[in-house]
Amino acid sequence: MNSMPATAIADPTQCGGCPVRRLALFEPLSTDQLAAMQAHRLEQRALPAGAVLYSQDSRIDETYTLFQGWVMLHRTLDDGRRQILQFALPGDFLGFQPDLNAPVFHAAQALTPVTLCVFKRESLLQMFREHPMLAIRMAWITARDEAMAHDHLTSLGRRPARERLAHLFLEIHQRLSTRGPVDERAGIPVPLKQEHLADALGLTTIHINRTLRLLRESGLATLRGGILRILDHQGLVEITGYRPDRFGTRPIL
Amino acid sequence: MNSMPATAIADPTQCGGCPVRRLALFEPLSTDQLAAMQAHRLEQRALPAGAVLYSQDSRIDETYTLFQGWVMLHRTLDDGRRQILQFALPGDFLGFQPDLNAPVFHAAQALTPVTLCVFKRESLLQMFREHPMLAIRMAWITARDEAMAHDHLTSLGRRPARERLAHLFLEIHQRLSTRGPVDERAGIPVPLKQEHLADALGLTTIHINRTLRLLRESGLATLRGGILRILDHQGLVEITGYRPDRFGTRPIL
DNA sequence: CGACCTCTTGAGTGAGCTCAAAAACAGTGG
DNA sequence: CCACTGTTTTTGAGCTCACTCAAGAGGTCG
Repeated sequence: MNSMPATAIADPTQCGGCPVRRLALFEPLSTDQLAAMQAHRLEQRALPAGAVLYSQDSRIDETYTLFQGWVMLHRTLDDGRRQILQFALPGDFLGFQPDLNAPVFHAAQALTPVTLCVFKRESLLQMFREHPMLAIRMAWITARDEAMAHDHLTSLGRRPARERLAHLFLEIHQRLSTRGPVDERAGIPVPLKQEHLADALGLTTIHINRTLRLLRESGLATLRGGILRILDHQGLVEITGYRPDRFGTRPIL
Repeated sequence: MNSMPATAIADPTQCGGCPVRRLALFEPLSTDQLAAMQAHRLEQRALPAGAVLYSQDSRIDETYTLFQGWVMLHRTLDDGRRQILQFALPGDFLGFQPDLNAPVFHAAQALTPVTLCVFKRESLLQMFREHPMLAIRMAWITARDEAMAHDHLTSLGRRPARERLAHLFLEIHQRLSTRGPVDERAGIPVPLKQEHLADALGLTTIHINRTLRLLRESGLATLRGGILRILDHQGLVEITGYRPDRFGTRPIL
């Protein structure tokens, strides 16, 4: 099943059109530079939910900018234990790693139908050479991801279940807010099963379930049917000591 | 105590001398470029053990390359819980973050006497502009750190105490090995107290102590008096599924 | 030789896990 | 519209790994 193939858009310049301008890697670029980008034949691609962008230990010669949808990065140990490293949201960059020839140590899988902008590795490197500003921006993006990983690390190492969950909810809420207003009342669409929360937070689904109920009964937040509702933002912040504006959107230079 | 001040070396070009050539940020640069670097008046600095390079929530206008010694990056929550994010070893780059104007969300503190190469922020950015290759290398370094954070994350989320400790020991062993041969027999000098291990691995000192005994009694590894001995490398690898060559030393371009 | 760390060991507790099974839900095909 | 099947959520009961509290032992340094 899911035999729907990756759809390649014929006109590559489409990719440099409206959506691109909103994306992190290109955000504050001059239109000059944007135009130059398009020379690199950015391929756009759509994948169904569940599709694997790249699998663990594989070698990849592509990197991606996520346009639409959610992707999870995860790592599986030999005996099947799984750790979700990151939920990638629109605007995030995927597949960049220190040694581009080495196998990746995690897998990337779509949680919803996704749209991606694909950069062949050679193309990416070429772009860096021609537009050093992009390399600097890449460093910035990677540093931002690292800061998020550090946050995540602190959660797993030093917070009990309730705080981990609260923290994740606030993070998701904030990340989605910076990319456009979210309707607090209607709730935030979050395509995560309890199993995903468990694998991201280092807990079991069963315990996630109980903790979810706890948050619900405390009137802090609910997650039902793929809709996250932040009921008491302040209350969640007090639990976690979360600070907004963690991951500045301003560029380095 | 520890009132010994930061010692600034008079001759800045010293910093571009012998030690620099071994460092990650500059490693495969042409001597041309190396020379250019020195124009930026790299200041070298020595600090005693326990010195704070920068503290949590402060704004920093410097970044560092670590020459000698160990540094820990850690984050402290309001109620005092602490998470060590990373142990920085010689060659590592410190203080680079997405928004260089924003406060850092972690602190950096020397675990041993250290020697650093200091880059003023302006100087670093200037270097990036003049030598885009450095920006690319910066992205590479950051991606490598992120990969290590992901490893760490997997440990905290999905491994029991014994495996976390074994994994950390293997990581330290490997990272030190790539920067020069280590004497397996004599053991590896590791300036970590049990408290550090606990804060890095999300456990208590007491439990670290018991787990350490467990590894010792299984003949896998010992840590006593600041000396780490890997007694059964293969055994540790089997526990953790650790793979060498995780963080390639090859550059991107 | 105190004073102060750091390490070690014991005893009891608890947050989160495992095992087990029911209930809700979403498709799917008749 | 309804059985039929698979997935996800929910709840219960018991267990364990890691935590807390407490105290002793071993170093180190002024």
